[in-house]
Amino acid sequence: MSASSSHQKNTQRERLEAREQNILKAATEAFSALGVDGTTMAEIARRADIAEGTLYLYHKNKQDLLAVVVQNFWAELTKGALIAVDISLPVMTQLEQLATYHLAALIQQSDMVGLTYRARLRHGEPEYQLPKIREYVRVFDQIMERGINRKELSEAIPLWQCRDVFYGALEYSSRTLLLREAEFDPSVVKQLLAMFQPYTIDQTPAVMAGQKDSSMSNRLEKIESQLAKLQSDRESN
Amino acid sequence: MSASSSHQKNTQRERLEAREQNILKAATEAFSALGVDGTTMAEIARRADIAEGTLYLYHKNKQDLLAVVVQNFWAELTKGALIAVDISLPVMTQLEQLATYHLAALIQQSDMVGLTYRARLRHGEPEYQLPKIREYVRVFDQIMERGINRKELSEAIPLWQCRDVFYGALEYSSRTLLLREAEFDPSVVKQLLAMFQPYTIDQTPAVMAGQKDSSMSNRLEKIESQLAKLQSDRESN
DNA sequence: CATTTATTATGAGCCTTCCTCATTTCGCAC
DNA sequence: GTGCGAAATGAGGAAGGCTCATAATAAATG
Repeated sequence: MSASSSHQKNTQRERLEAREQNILKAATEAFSALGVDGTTMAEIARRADIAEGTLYLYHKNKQDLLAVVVQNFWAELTKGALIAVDISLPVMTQLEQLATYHLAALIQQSDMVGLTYRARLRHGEPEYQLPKIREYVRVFDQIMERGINRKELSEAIPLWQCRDVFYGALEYSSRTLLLREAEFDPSVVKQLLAMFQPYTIDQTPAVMAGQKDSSMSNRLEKIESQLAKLQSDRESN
Repeated sequence: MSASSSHQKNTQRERLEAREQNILKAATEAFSALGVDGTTMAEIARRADIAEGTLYLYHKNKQDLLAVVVQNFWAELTKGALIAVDISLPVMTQLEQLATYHLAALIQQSDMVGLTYRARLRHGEPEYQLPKIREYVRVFDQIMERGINRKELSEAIPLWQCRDVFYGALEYSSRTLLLREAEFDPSVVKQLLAMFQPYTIDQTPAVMAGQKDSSMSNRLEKIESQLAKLQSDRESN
């Protein structure tokens, strides 16, 4: 063993990085356990084993530190979601996986939902979306896009409205479950997905789908795609 | 005119009531405009034209005052919702009225959503639902119950899950619309209601209903609302 | 009307918390 | 060891929430 490697932290850069992580961990735990108002900068400093003033070398102020904590949470969630979703399966199954993962996460780390609302409040901007949340939401969008490309979903599907239904319903459901001190409930996911059913395109061969009036279905599909094109053209202007 | 009636405020009770209302108004406006953290008790006192200490004769502390402001908001919203919904119409129409009213209110008074999240955070209880919000939510429940009684909705409908989808989707949609600096969008309501279609019991005679395919019906409805939106947008430009 | 009693209002000041900054400590090259 | 730049510290300023001794006002009483 060389003398240099016997040091616990080799370079200064590494020590700073470690300290940054320490602060993040301390702040996350404190905010989660005590809430934003219940957490003092002194308490975070104590947990991170540094002086109060040192905090301000790493983060401009309390609000900024909170934002970093929340952003980190959503970044981690994005990683987990990408693992939870298997893109080789049908998109409705992917949606089910994402919904299950999302709902479970919201229940397990319910404090983070409240912290997220707090982190959004920047005194300057009137409304602001945290970048890491945008990234997380894109997981949903990508699934939907895949669905359209694979012809598993109608092109006419109103993407952003579905997104709001999806995430809005799951957040409210998680609160309801917590309020009742209930566990994760798979029926919530099932029911939500059932509501997206009208937008799916049946994958069964035409022979099996005989009962349907295929000519009407075809005409509808044509109209839907034309409409979708019109709308996307408008939005790009 | 008797001497007593010439006094602006007759009894002490009335004066106190008026002052209470003054405080409520001042606090509501201050919280809305400046946010919870941006509002000082001194500012509220100034707006209500009383001394800072007087505030504490009416409300235990800042958090308590915020809760009163928020509760008052939801109580007023409940009044408006009961007026907006016409119980003589089909329940799906009632739901449309409620959704329209709710979405418009969230957009118009978006500050209140944030304040509501803040008011929920009581240091004692881990999670807490404000009573006036429960009352407001009951408006939805009552419509659904009516629907079941009138056989317009399936008895198998999962009430609380529908509630979460309904309010969750509308809240998220309102945020999306605000983020894009867009106006109220009726297609949001249309689309949301379309997702409840599977739970409805068709009221048309069986003879007429024979041909219909509910998924096609949904898609048609969808197209109609999108077309309507496109047209109205074109007209306004 | 005068006096007493009860109720309501006030704001100076205490305490806590966020944040700054003058000072000290540390890591490292020479 | 010495010197220098980077990093860390914690005392103190500033601001806001809240209390409480005091004052003003209204009600009750004789």
